[in-house]
Amino acid sequence: MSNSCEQLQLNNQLCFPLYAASRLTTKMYTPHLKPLDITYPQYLVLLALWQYKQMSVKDIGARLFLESNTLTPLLKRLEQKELIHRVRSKTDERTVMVSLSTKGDKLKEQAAEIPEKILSAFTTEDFDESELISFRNNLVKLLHIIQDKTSNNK
Amino acid sequence: MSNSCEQLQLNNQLCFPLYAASRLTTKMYTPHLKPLDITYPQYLVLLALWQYKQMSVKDIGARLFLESNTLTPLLKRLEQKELIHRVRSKTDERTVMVSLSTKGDKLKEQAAEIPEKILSAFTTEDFDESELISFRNNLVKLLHIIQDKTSNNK
DNA sequence: AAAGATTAAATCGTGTGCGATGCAAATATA
DNA sequence: TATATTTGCATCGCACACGATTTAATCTTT
Repeated sequence: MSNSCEQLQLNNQLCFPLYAASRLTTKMYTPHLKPLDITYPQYLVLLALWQYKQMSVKDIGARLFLESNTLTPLLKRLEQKELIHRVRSKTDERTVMVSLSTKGDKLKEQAAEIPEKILSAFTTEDFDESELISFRNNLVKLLHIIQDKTSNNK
Repeated sequence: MSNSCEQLQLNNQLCFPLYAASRLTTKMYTPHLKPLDITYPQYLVLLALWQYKQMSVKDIGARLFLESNTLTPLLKRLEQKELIHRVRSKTDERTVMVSLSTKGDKLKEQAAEIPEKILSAFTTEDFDESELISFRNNLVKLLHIIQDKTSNNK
């Protein structure tokens, strides 16, 4: 069915588009996030906190597939902006609990309109909402497969 | 059909998975690229050069959606590894032409087996090759849409 | 031909990502 | 209980990404 050349093409046309699409979508957020003075990864952390109120660094990492080497500096920046609190847990001194400050909680309202603005940019005459949903389902399925593969290496 | 809440979910479950999948797929390359002493972005540049032999920094940027602020340091590292040559063009002193060294050209053979290894990790019982092709087509279509949106901002 | 606009690289500063390592607290094991 | 292991976070170093600016070369316009 498929020769080696096609496989090479398929692979390169799969991983590279993921890399490119990720960077370009992140760039689409910038004009909306800049007024809030946050970056896209910082926005992802806040999205998680707006949902769960309080999370450990480990919890946040599990959700975003990141570890403390990336998160600790990022969280310190959010703390400097006075959007979050970082408090070491009393029951387990190893874990640091992250929670929203009043300012960070209020930012949720300002950020509320971002997702619909981004989504509207995706839905065009070439890509309606049902196609987008099916694509997302496959993307998430792929993500789970990769997740298993990479976690096996640990 | 779709209320605001669903839209928020769809959006967050589209952009974030792109971000996560991109990082995890890049991580999948690492064990294969480390023996060659190159990173994934460096590998992408070499893929382009293996195909076109000689490209300007601008050409490479157009292909990878990157600009000189990212490429110049990256290309200098590839030059330090003696994989490429960087020569300022005689006909247009503004452009820098990038070409493969003998060492860089030979690396192509060592890298030849990487794509099939990566691809085999994607094709599982949950995701056969035809599904993967259809997913890739949608991903590329999405990439073009984003590309138009982001280039309009310039 | 001279002045202005555009273009291609380079540079700078900031913010991620991430492998590797360090460290202290908690848990497991002997 | 003492020791070994694991866990959660922090730190370090390096390599991207990218907005903003600079510089020199080329092109445009007059």
